[in-house]
Amino acid sequence: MLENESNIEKEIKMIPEPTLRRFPQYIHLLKRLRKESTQYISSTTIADELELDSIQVRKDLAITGVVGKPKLGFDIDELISALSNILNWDNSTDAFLVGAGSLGSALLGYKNFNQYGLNIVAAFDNDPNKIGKTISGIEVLPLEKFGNMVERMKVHIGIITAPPEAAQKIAEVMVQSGIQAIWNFSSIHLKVPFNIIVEDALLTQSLGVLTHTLSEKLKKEIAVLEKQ
Amino acid sequence: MLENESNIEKEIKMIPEPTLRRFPQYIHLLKRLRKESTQYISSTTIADELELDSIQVRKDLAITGVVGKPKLGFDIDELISALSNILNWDNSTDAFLVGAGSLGSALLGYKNFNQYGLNIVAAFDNDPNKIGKTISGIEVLPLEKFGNMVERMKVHIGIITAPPEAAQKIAEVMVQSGIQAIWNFSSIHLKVPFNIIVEDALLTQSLGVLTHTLSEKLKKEIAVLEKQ
DNA sequence: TTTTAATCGATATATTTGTATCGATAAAAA
DNA sequence: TTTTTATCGATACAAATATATCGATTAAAA
Ligand SMILES: NC(=O)c1ccc[n+]([C@@H]2O[C@H](COP(=O)([O-])OP(=O)(O)OC[C@H]3O[C@@H](n4cnc5c(N)ncnc54)[C@H](O)[C@@H]3O)[C@@H](O)[C@H]2O)c1
Ligand SMILES: NC(=O)c1ccc[n+]([C@@H]2O[C@H](COP(=O)([O-])OP(=O)(O)OC[C@H]3O[C@@H](n4cnc5c(N)ncnc54)[C@H](O)[C@@H]3O)[C@@H](O)[C@H]2O)c1
Repeated sequence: MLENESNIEKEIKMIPEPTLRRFPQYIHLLKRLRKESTQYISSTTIADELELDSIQVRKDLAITGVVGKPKLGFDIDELISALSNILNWDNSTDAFLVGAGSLGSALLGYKNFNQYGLNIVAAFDNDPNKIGKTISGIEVLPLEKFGNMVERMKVHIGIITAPPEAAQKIAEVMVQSGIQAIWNFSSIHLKVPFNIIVEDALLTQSLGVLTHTLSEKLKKEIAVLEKQ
Repeated sequence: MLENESNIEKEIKMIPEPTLRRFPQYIHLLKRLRKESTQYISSTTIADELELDSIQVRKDLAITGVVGKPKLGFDIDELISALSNILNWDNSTDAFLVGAGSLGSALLGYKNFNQYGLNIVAAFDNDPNKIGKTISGIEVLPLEKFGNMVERMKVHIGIITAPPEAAQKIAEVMVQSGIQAIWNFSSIHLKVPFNIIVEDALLTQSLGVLTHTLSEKLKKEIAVLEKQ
């Protein structure tokens, strides 16, 4: 009964987004370390490796329910499976991709997605030159077939790698077809019903931080030079 | 004198990172709206479009120094140029890319980067089959040439699209060569000197949020069904 | 066996980020 | 011209996130 109660608790208490976003980083690191046959790792070591605060690491890991041993740290395998389970990376979910251009092709060819809970099973495009071709073993189908295939194959994830102008319409087709979550690589903000999950892969956001920070750095360096 | 003082202020006061990360979104939206020849836009409209809070939008935009007009809102062109200036998107910075694989090729072929302050001028790889080939008009060079070329061309930005195992070594080559900022697409956390800027394009982080959120949603839906 | 020291994890505090309130302003309507 | 109203922007408040403190624990050293 108590067991049950705590399970419900776990489901209700949402994981803070910053924590959730650090989980993949932990998994990457832990998988790398496991190859070197380390068994235990301390929060301080993780913090060192990822340049985080060890207290923050401990707090993040507390969410997994994995308990650490004083003087040793955490069992790496336990952490990996707990984290993978939370992200649902311990089994892959099928996905359809729309927009078989250059970025789409890169995603279609990426072998590691199965480690990250994703399995791209079909690609769609509206360019007659692309339809019928095969990219990394995945056939490119006409967009018209999208709806039927989603229903037939019970696919939940849609990936948009089409140009921004087309993205909103594609999102609407996806929602209509029963897609529950959209991974959006276009730069526009998609408008979808509240119960549909949208996650943006914001490349230009990341680029913006880079270009801004760099320009501030260079400005400062010039200012220092001028003072001398 | 006062003018000068406020300029120093501006340089010293760092822009909050969440705000900075919203700037590209604003730019994307504003550029789209400008095409429709709208001149003014209110914070409430922006908030509506991007599903943000209008107060937050106003606070973000306040940082640009652009002042809005009551009852009308902000001048779109003014906002675009102020935001672009902060991100340094109003002139492009040259960049070198290392790892001319599928993701690298997608980046090399992406025409819009010049709108986002980036200009990829050369690509490097260590695969003899790739060296000498041309991708989207950019020649792939042997990694050995990296150092010299950076010095000669005074390039500040390095992009890593090589496998994770190679990424740290490549980062070290970049730092040695004088690269100041690294855009990292590999999943590992790069260790570089404190004064080098690293910005990670965390695709798997974004994917993790998606797969987790979807699995929670599906779990909840099943729980509801079972209760009936 | 006893001591030492690294680590965990609970609780408390600080910082950052987001949201609400409200008077001032100026465009548009009356 | 006067009134109305949408919006701005300053200030105050709330929530989320990060960091600090410290006793409890246990592996390893003495
Ligand atoms: N390539 C990059 O490096 C990069 C970087 C950042 C963002 N993006 C974004 O990712 C998306 C894809 O970029 P890309 O470089 O691969 O572009 P691309 O032009 O190479 O590919 C786009 C593909 O979408 C297809 N398409 C167009 N309209 C469609 C529609 N209505 N239905 C179905 N398919 C349609 C096109 O036929 C094409 O195959 C764009 O939104 C772009 O802004 C790309
Ligand atoms: N493709 C994707 O969709 C995707 C998604 C998420 C993350 N990533 C990451 O992006 C990176 C690139 O992925 P990809 O799919 O393009 O891989 P890829 O194998 O297609 O390309 C990697 C390229 O790097 C080159 N390379 C390898 N070692 C090198 C070295 N020491 N010096 C210079 N070049 C070297 C290879 O020759 C190859 O051309 C990887 O780190 C991957 O984990 C890719």
